[in-house]
Amino acid sequence: MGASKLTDYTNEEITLARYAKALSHPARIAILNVLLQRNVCVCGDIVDELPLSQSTVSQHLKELKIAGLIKGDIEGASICYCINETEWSKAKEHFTKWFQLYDEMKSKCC
Amino acid sequence: MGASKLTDYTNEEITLARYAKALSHPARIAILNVLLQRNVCVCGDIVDELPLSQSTVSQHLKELKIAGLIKGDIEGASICYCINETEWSKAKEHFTKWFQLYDEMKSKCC
DNA sequence: AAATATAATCGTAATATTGCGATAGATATG
DNA sequence: CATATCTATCGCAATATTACGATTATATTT
Repeated sequence: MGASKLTDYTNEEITLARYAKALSHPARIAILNVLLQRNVCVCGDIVDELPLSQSTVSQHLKELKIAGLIKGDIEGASICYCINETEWSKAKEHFTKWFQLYDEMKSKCC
Repeated sequence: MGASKLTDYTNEEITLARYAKALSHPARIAILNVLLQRNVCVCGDIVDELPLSQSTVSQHLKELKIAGLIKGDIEGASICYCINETEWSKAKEHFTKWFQLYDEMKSKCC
C-alpha cells in the first residue's frame, strides 16, 4: 500500500548502465576506435596506439570482453581482437531506443 | 619518425567516455527514466522512487547536472529537475554516430 | 630444447566512486 | 519569528577503478 520505494533497478536499467560503464573510459573508446578504423584485426598493435602499458591495455580489453563488445580469437602467438557484432548491435539498440524516449515524451517541462 | 604512441585521447573519445560515465550507474539511468516517464517535473519524488537515501540521490543528480544531461530549476522550496534537451540531443548524436561507425566498416573481421 | 614474442595475470599503490547519516542553507507555512 | 520542508554539502567508510612493473603462460622460432 504505502511503500513506493523501488526495491531494485530494472533489468533494462542495469543493462544500459553496464554498457555505459564499459564505454566510460577514454582508453576503452580509443581501443574500440582502433578496431573500428582498421580493416584487419589488430592485437598487440592496440598497445602501440595507446598511451598505456601492455598490462593496462590488457585489462581494458578484458573489460570490453566481459561486456561482450569485443571478442578475441587466438591467432598463433598473438590474439586477434575485433568487435562482437551481435553485442554491438544490442548495445546500439539499447542506447538508441532509450535516447529516443525523450522524443516520445508528450509534454516536456522546464 | 618512430614513435607511434598516441600522446593523448581525442576530444571525441573524451566526450563520449564522459557521457558514458554519466550513464554508467543504474541509479542515474533510473533517475533519467523517472524524468522521462513523468510529464511533470519531479523533484524530491525521485528520492521516493529510488532505493537510495536523499543524500545519495542528490549526489547522482549533481553528476548528471555536471554532465549537462539534466537541469534543475528552483521552484519554491523544492527543485524541479528535467532533462536538458540540448545536451541530451548532443549525447544522442554522439552515441548514434559512433555506433554507426561499425556499419560503415568496409571489411569486418573474425 | 632454448630463446623470443605475445598477451594474461598477479601484486600493489594511488585515486575515484558509492553510499549514508548528520548538518547546513534556503524557502515556505503557521 | 518559529517550525517544517526540501535539497545540497560535509565527513567518513567501504569498495571499485585505474595503472604499472613483474611474472606467468602459451606459442613460435632457431
